[in-house]
Amino acid sequence: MDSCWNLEQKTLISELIQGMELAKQLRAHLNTASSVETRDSLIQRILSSYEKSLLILNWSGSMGQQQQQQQNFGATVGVVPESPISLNGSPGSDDFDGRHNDVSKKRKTMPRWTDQVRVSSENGLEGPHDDGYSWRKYGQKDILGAKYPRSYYRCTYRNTLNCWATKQVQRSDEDPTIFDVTYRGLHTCSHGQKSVQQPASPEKQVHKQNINQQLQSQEALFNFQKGLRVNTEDIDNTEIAFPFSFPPRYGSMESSGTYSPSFISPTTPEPNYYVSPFQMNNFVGVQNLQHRYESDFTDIISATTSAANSPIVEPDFSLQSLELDPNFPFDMPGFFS
DNA sequence: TCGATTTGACCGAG
DNA sequence: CTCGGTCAAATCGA
Repeated sequence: MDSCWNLEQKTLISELIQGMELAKQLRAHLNTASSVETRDSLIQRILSSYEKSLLILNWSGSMGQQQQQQQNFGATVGVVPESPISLNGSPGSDDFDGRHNDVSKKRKTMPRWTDQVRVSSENGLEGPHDDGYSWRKYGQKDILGAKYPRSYYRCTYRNTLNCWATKQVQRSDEDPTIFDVTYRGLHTCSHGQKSVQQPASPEKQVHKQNINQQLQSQEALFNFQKGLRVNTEDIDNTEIAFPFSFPPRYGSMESSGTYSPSFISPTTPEPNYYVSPFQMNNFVGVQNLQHRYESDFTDIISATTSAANSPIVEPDFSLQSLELDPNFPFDMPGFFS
């Protein structure tokens, strides 16, 4: 568990550091004649960094507090105080019979956020990009009052790796080129995502998409412009008590193969292009219009934190360069304990 | 043949 | 009861 927590911690720290670096860049830009868009882009990236950090914290907090058994384990695993999370997990080990009750509970505590993605043919959508994860469609529903049906996807590795991430895709009524993608849960599978701090298991994970993502990341940064807006709203409940951690990676990607550019199809209008908040470093060529986290940030924020506890935070880290959310208190007790 | 999608049935929450 | 979300058998397709 330690290792897991450390990984999570690293991710967290990595995000925070990145935010700091971006803030520095922004500061530098303020002294030059850089374009507004450049600055805006920096701001957005800074925000996303912190959003990610908060989401990670929030989620792990909620896990540790109430439903720790679910995450990583799929289900009915007793509440072991600091149960080690078999990250890569011995698939098959924790079995789940509790799919009735646990699932719904689990869902409630899962972090949830929404992206709005616009798809346009010019957007360089040659192929079916995806958000880096491998999804499997498991349902489609007509939603009351909505013109288009909503599609439901779950991680392909739900069964094998106990990854409970899901997402819903719904085409916007007003603008059919926009898709709302709601993610639920973080990926605990180790597929596909190349992670900065993770040694990356040599298995079957890095696929073409990863490569594509990498290639596109820089370019995508340019695309990642004004379209993206981050705003946080409600989040689930939670106190900060996360003695616990979820597996280090929020996913990875692997070709799901089956996704085809058939988003033109009336029945399966969803494109496969989204930007997961946890992959914002690896943008794909899609306009991400909006991020909406829904997980209890309020509680997180009401807690106190002390980022200064982080051994890794550079000494010259200064909040003043951020002015992003003056209301955010960095003083959660036991933040990194 | 096997994995993904489709789609109606089923279930729980409100 | 209604509705959103999920299951799972049938179907598709590589």
